[in-house]
Amino acid sequence: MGTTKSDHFSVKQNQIANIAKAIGHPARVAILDYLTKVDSCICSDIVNELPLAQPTISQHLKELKTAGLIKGNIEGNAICYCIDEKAIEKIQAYFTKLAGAIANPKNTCC
Amino acid sequence: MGTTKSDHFSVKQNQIANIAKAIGHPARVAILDYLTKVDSCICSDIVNELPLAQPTISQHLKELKTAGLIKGNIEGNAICYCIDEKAIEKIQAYFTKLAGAIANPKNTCC
DNA sequence: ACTTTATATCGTAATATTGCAATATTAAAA
DNA sequence: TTTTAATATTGCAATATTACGATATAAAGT
Repeated sequence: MGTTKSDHFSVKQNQIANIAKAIGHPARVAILDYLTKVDSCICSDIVNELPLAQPTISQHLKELKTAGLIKGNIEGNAICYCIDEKAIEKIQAYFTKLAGAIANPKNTCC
Repeated sequence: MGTTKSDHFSVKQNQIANIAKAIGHPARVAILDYLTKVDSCICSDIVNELPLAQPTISQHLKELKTAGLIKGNIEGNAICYCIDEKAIEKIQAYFTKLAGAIANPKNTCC
């Protein structure tokens, strides 16, 4: 028990869940917000920007990267992180589908 | 430690994170998928549809409801669950914003 | 070579999540 | 009113997540 039964669900469902899970923490939302706001992605200015210790930020960045939401480029001894379009597009398409289903509701009970 | 420092982030960031977190499990994605697919929301047919025990489904439904992603209507001794537009719209708007930031990238490093 | 700067990894404590059996609740049906 | 059907709650074991200090790594500056 305690383990998510991911093998009982479709690949698509697991993909969406993984992306959503990565976004499912305020610190990671804050990182995404910061990356869209800032002109050059001055890497870990993020550490100075957020009220979390450097190892914690590093961990969150790793999770965002694993989920495909951001990508990093090595620049000298620093790393430049940017938002990656792939995962964003995938989950955006999912919500468009959901929103479409709401626009033409088949359910009449609620 | 181990507690999410939600008080260090904005209300908006916490809202987005909470919605995303609710979607961040394949069983809950499967429930949302099922609710958009089915004509009438025959409530917990979900229990028959998914490979999880009834208390587990009930728990997942509660989380989706708390996040505002679904709403339930009592119909006799059954409950009719449907997707709720509010949270979907909120998170969809968030992804549109992110996608827009990608379309006009300010970052040149990645 | 030594120091600084930027980032990652390890280890670990605190807490949260997942899943289910057992049990409770509530309303229809017999 | 007893039974059945649909759902919720409780309690608990297994596992996952969050956060951070300490430490490692790696490139740049001195």
